[in-house]
Amino acid sequence: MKQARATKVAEPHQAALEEAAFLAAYRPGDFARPSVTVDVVAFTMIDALLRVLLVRRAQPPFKGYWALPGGFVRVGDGQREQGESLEAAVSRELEEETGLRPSDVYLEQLGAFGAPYRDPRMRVISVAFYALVRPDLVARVRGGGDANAAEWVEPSAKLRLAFDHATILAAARERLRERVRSTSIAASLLPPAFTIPEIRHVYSTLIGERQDPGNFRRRFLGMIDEGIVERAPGKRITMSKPAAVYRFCGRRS
Amino acid sequence: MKQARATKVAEPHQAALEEAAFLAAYRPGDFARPSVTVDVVAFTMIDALLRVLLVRRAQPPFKGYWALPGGFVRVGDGQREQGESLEAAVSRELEEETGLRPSDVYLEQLGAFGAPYRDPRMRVISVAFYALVRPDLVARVRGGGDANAAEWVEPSAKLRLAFDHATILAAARERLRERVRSTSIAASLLPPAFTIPEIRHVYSTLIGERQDPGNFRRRFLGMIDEGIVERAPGKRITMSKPAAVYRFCGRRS
DNA sequence: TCAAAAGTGTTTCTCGTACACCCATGT
DNA sequence: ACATGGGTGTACGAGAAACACTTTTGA
Repeated sequence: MKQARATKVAEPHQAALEEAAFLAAYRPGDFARPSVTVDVVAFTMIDALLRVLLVRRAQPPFKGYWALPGGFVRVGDGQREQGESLEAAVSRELEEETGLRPSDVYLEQLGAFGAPYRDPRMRVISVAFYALVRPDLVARVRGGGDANAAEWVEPSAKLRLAFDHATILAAARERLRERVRSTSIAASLLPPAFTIPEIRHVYSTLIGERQDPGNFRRRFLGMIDEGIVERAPGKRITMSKPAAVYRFCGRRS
Repeated sequence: MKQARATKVAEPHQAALEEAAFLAAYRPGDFARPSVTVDVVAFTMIDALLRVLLVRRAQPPFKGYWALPGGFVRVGDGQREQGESLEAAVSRELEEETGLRPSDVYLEQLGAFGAPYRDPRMRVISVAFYALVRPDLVARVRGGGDANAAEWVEPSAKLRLAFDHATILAAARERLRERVRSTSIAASLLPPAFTIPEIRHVYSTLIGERQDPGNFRRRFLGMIDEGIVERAPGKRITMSKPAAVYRFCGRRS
């Protein structure tokens, strides 16, 4: 330890040279490696209901079951090329399934799920993300036309999910509940312009309990003072009684 | 899709047989796989200061730098043997470094850190955990005697950490702050018996701001009503004025 | 004219915060 | 006796919750 420190102080170059030499001579050992995938739990609101993006498995492990979209992380083959980041991998998968640009969705890592035997074929460690998709952008998802296409499904305990995807979905649902309470994440589940009743409905859906119209309104209006949200130009939408329209600051489209 | 459903309903056996046949015939493809490691950010309190368990690297990648304890996840070599879980891997690493039994520490997953080039040798995806170690159990950590031994170090921005371990440490620190506010996680950083000033000090250290003695006391006493904590048998400890001793319910040792 | 949902106001209660003060001990 | 820090009391303000009430539409 003393020696290491002395080396660094007295001859900084030598340490760097030693590192470079080590790397040049490095040959990877023969440790068994797991497959690593990314899975995405993508949520959106359709018809005032929370939906998850799922795929029907057409191939044998859990054939016919629903599964989360996902795929292998592309890793390079050595020091020179190490491949894509986890975020890049999940963005790529999401774009393949939905056509959505990464900049259009809120994306956050849930964690790693790596229990042995979660995939009967081989050891697979999956890094799960959850995504929030604005309902005005879901159009690009291909309909149930061809097989293997993703669909927006209502999450339900009765869904038969492949692998440990039920666990991952539950974790995503729980994380969502936490985040809704502490951040203004609900923005990612709303169209650019929305009314107070609409955002209230998103909150109550995510949290799972009724929100008092009056109290919710007061809290929401507080967000205007904080500059998080602003009144959208005079227009209104009708339902029973016309409601004022708002939007999150910075959004125009 | 229709066919899959029909198969399941009409001939449940056949689906199972098909799955089994697929598995028996399955041969893993030739996707490049990353190395997967677990790293642990272990915290404890020593001399009223927060400490992290770190190891001095003796070998070239970042030789002489501090690093988080960690190691490869042992994965099996196929369907039959898929190796250990992530939790088992990190528990094993922690026990190797500290001698602590998994049941003695609080352990929670932080997330996966998998940016390319975070390890110059090869693509490594690391699943990080953080651990809380009760200060009355830290004795088992080997002293700074032999090289390669872990040490309890005060976390500081000046520490030179290997790889992206500074990022992981920061994430752990942040997560800890969140959890302290919302759960009674501080229990895992306290000896079996403690005084109110002691637990108050843990809170203020973790949160990073002074806690009002009177207000903290009131909140703490609320935890007694909730059955989280209880008065320890009459004994007291002296410092300036003797303080009452408490313990978390269910702990005896 | 009635039901339904937007929007407003009011009251109450709880909690966090700030801060003044008393009490027991070591030096 | 006095400084230190444990332990107690109190007063204020912000925010949550409950709920009654007015307004504006469609049917």
